[in-house]
Amino acid sequence: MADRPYHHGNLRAVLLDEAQRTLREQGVEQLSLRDLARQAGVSHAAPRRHFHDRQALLDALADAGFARLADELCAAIADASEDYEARLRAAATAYLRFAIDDGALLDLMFATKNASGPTALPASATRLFTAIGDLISQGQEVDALPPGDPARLRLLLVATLQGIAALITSGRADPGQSHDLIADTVALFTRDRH
Amino acid sequence: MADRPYHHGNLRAVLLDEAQRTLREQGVEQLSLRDLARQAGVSHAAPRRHFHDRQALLDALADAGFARLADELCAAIADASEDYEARLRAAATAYLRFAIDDGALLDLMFATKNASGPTALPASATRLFTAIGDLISQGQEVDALPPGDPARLRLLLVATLQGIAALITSGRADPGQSHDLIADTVALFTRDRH
DNA sequence: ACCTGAACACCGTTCAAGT
DNA sequence: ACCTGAACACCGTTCAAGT
Repeated sequence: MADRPYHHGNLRAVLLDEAQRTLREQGVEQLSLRDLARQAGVSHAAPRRHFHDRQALLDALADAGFARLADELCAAIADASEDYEARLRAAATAYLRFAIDDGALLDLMFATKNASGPTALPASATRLFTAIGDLISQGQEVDALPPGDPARLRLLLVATLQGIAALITSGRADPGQSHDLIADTVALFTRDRH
Repeated sequence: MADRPYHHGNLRAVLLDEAQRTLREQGVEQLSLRDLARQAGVSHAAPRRHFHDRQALLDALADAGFARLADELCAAIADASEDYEARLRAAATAYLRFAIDDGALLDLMFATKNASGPTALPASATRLFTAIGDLISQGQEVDALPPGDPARLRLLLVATLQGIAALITSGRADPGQSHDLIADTVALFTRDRH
């Protein structure tokens, strides 16, 4: 209800929202701080208070992306039946839906890190990895997955999901193939078990 | 031996070479047509004869990348022993070495396609996919891989390799873990066989 | 056929100054 | 604490003109 004559009061959130929309509709290349400022009706230097530079904006987008993906994955698993294969399939489906809907964002989340030292992963990325790790451990407990170091199996599952996503977002595979790819992935990880 | 006073004669190749080096050492963001022209000692508008725009340069880089990756993969497979698991391991190792050495290039090769219509894949990408498809078919013939549509299994293997590569280039996994990841991948695809 | 030079519109980034 | 306005150095892209 503010007229925001000078202080916007909400600028950071507005910029992030606009950025997510532009990212989805136009891709990373088209994402410009000046353009975002323009859309928010604010001077071109204003965003600097909230994002030190363009990379900081991209980092914030990636962070929010990890948080949302973790949420959607957990929700999908929670909604699935007790059957382990169904839970695994639900998780994979949620991951790939995210990839199809927000491919540019997912690319950003797994983009080459700038060589600015051994920066720790964002907490939201850890949440995603933890959720998938829990799913792996659960599968091993019910003997639906092969035994062995759960961290290694988790990494392999994340890699497989991310790889399928990369094939789809890059146009090397059609979104229509994702159903088959999910089925094959579940079969590969749970083969000869139950 | 030319003094190249006006016509460079070799500009396209020089630009591509410089671009590959910059890509490896500085990343895509730092890749600029003007800078490349400067390094080649040529006017900033000269590259336009050879690359219509920046995207055309990136496409050419990706194309050359696919060709080189296909070569390295074929060479690694040819050098491996007759044992099928060894061949699969050799292929995966070559793929991940490429990812570790030229992560930015691999990112480029699997970057989101610009929405400029249903462009056909470059022939070099097809060569890579064909090489991996042959490896899959061979594995099914000797019963080292599960039966089923070889195209689907091929897509899944490419996805797994590309996913591991993405985890490594993004810093989500350490290059030191690639050996374990390769072993786990081979075990997953060949489990309970021979 | 290939390259130059000037020009245009757009960036990211910085910094004094305003409220 | 947050935002403005001018300034700087850099892009990609275009196009007439040169060789």
